[in-house]
Amino acid sequence: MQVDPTSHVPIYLQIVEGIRAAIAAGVHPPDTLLPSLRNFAFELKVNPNTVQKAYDELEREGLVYSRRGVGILVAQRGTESAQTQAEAKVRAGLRQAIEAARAANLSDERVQQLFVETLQAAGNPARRKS
Amino acid sequence: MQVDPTSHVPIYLQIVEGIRAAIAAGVHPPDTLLPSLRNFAFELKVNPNTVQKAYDELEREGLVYSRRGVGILVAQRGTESAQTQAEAKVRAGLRQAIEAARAANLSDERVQQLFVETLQAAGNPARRKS
Amino acid sequence: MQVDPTSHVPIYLQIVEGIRAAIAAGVHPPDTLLPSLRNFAFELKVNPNTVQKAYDELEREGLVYSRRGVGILVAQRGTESAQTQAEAKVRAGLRQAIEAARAANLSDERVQQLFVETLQAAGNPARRKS
Amino acid sequence: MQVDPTSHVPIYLQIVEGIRAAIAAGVHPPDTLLPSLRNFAFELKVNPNTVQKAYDELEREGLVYSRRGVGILVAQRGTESAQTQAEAKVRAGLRQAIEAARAANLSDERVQQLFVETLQAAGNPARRKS
DNA sequence: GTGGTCTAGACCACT
DNA sequence: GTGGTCTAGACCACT
Repeated sequence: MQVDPTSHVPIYLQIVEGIRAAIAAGVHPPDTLLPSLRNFAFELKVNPNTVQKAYDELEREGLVYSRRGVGILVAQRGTESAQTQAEAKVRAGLRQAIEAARAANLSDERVQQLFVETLQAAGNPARRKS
Repeated sequence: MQVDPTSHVPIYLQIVEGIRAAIAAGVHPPDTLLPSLRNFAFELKVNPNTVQKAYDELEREGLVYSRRGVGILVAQRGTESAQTQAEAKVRAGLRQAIEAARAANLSDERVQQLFVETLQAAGNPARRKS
Repeated sequence: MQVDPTSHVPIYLQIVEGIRAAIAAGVHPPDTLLPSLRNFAFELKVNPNTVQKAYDELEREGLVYSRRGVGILVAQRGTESAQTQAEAKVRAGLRQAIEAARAANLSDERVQQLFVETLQAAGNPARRKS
Repeated sequence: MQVDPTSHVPIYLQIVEGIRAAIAAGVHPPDTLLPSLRNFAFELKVNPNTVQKAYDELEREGLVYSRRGVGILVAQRGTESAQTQAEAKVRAGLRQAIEAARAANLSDERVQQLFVETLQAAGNPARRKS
């Protein structure tokens, strides 16, 4: 996982989304430890406070819980929650793109065409390595 | 056109996108005056400086040009530029949504399903009044 | 002669410079009439007030004088004045470019090279039609 | 670095050019922090918004990138970009001066003479202290 | 502490 | 009337 310091998306949000996707994808099963604050901050070359803020956000959303002296762990229903949230996020993104298209008077056929092209351009996921 | 002051998207960017879409849709043909800074600001109930910032951005993108003492006009190739940009923006939005989906390990079939649902939920444009 | 409505250089200044160069080049000899306000404004597709402002500026500089009921005429020493002014303007432009180069730590040799290249790229004046 | 509030060149552009030259000259290496908005504004005795506008422009040009909570940093390829841009700017200035000269019918020999004179009048950079 | 947005309002140049 | 710049100052998000 990486972080883009050039992006205008806040770093802590980039981390939140990265972890959310990882949990949804099953990389971190329930009751499993996430990387420690310090290690993760070191890896990502960011301030530990920033990782802390990301973990706080994930805890607020119920995806993870913290145990003092132990660390941050994925919640029991963390995987499915993350999947639901990820899907909602995808939906929202699609809706926004569709609305932008309509505001500019693009036909639905055109939007559909763009969708198919983009899906293919993004590569066959079966063969992709993320 | 309206602006949502509670949105996390900066007001000036909301204005940029609104005008870009309007130009793409042919509402403002080339060499046509856009609303004056002061009038538009009054209509939208925002500060003229905010509208100015939006117009600056549009000028930088080549959609409009300004003439002191006259106003802001749509560029010769403004309509087609706006259409191109709007389409590129839709593409980018779709790509981003698709990437988010894949990061969360959603299947392409699922994404496609979400797309169709969202397109329909957004209403049939033929019957919409914008 | 033409005017670029897209440029951020004020239109009246574009006109001033255009006429100054024409006078310097001998296109309008002393005691010769310049185009009338209305005609010139019509030709350039600008507001007569704008041409007026340009003529005012040229009169202030002593290049032209106006005679009521007659028009605007080139001053006795208008040609040489215009030449002197044009040369001063060229000098100022060169000095500014040289200073910018030095601020960016370009060597004088490099600037000299750029000058020669630019002079040639601008074409052989003997064969140019302006 | 200084700013001339009486100049007809907007203050924010003076700042842009000053920083561009400084980056090109290597004063601010890549991934180095520029002065903070507030500090720089205090030093230059201008409003922070004015410095902000200058930094925005530099970011748009790809010379710097901003990180909230951190500051404004020189981009990876900022130095070379600034050098390229500075040279292009010098070229444009020279071309403009040459064109003005030709419009006024000055001979190329004369322009060349003016160039040499100006270069010398501007002082020998080897002995100059900036 | 850092940058980013926004308001209120002044003043100027241009057409 | 029009756009463009600038100040003063508030408030927010981020690290």
